Amino acid sequence: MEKLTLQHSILETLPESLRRDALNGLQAIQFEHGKVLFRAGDPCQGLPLVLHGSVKVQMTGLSGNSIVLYRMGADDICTLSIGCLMTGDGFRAEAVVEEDAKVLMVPRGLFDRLMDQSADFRLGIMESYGRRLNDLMLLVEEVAFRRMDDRLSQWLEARAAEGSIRITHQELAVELGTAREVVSRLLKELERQGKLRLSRGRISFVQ
Amino acid sequence: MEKLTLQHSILETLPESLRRDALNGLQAIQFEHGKVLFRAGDPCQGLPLVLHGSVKVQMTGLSGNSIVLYRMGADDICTLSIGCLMTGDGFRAEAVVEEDAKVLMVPRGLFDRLMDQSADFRLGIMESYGRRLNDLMLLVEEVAFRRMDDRLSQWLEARAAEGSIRITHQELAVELGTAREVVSRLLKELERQGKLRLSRGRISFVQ
DNA sequence: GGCTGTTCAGTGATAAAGTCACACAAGGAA
DNA sequence: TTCCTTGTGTGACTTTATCACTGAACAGCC
Repeated sequence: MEKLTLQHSILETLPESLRRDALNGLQAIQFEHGKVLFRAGDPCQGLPLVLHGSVKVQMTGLSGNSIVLYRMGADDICTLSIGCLMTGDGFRAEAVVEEDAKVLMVPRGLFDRLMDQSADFRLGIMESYGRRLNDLMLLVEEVAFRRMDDRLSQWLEARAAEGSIRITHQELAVELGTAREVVSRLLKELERQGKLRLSRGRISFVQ
Repeated sequence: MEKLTLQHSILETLPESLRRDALNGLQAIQFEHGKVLFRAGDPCQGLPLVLHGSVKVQMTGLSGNSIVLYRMGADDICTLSIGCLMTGDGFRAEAVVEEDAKVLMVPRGLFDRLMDQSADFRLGIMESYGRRLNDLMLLVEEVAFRRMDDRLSQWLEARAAEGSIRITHQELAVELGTAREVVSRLLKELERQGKLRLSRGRISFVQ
């Protein structure tokens, strides 16, 4: 709990009365790296608005394998929570903080009031939902049809600017929704091609 | 265009004034089997509410392979359209009518008015979104981790009560997001085990 | 009936990816 | 040091995907 300034774009355009409601009804919560926002099965406490940091949402299959579904960053909305909030069902996925994050929790009552009284808020929610749906459709396509070596290379290239990254093969396997051994072999092959240098818990990009 | 009775649960609880708006602003459109509601890239004309029939939504990857993302049936809402309606982006997927369908098209203006003035309508939209998101998450998990023979068997078992179904191996491959040859081989194996009888364009369940 | 073109299905060969089992290496703690 | 945990490498094998064909089933025609 701290001084509040409603630093989330979806709250910026609220009329004065709702703004006051929001200031009263909202609490900013700080989460550190590794903290779990929610797990599969948890009931939904409210709609999280991410102010900054990074949170990954992943799901674990019956087989025990996991896959990262999407990430939330600054100014993002945890769309997944809305459905759970509405139906009262538990979460199907879990959310883990990657970079220390600050989150505003919008409780059910306030959410309903905002939806009722602010067209901009509604628009923001709908847009967020639409984007999430599109992302997931693309992910289905990617998982179903794209080759693992392509997907791995693409994932790495997106981070190559950093020179080197700290990640285990197991974590990378969860990113891509595959098995650790597959990642190990593909990485080894890239190292043989001279594109990477591998060490325990770290991948370094050559050049 | 025909006599309208607003036969969709999301429209049932509208207050009288909105009800009149809906009766004026809506047109019921009949689509026959095989008709394409929208294709990838098409702009969104409005929110389709499915009154009856069945529509499948599928997407085609860069590789040219396709996969069925979900189906819409009686009393369903084409959630995917909302995002496109909001952002003005084109569709990423395509919708094909499987069983002759009747659809109400809600234009943008009326949609906004309904969202603004009916809490029940909002609730219906949010629930639909939530369900779709959950379905897609499950599909990601299924495609990423479940074995193809399991998924095929499950798909078939869900339809075994009908005795036999008309479908080509190619169509079944699109249902599961795999290649035709894979389906052919797995089906042949099931036939060898005496669980099926195969003929051109038809699968018959034994017993 | 017999031709002809099209769609559908079957299959071998090969490559990619997933699974299982295990060896070993790196690093931290006692 | 030794022990323990976590992370990585790899062989053997299965499942799935891809490529390249073959031939069967059906429809429309003469």
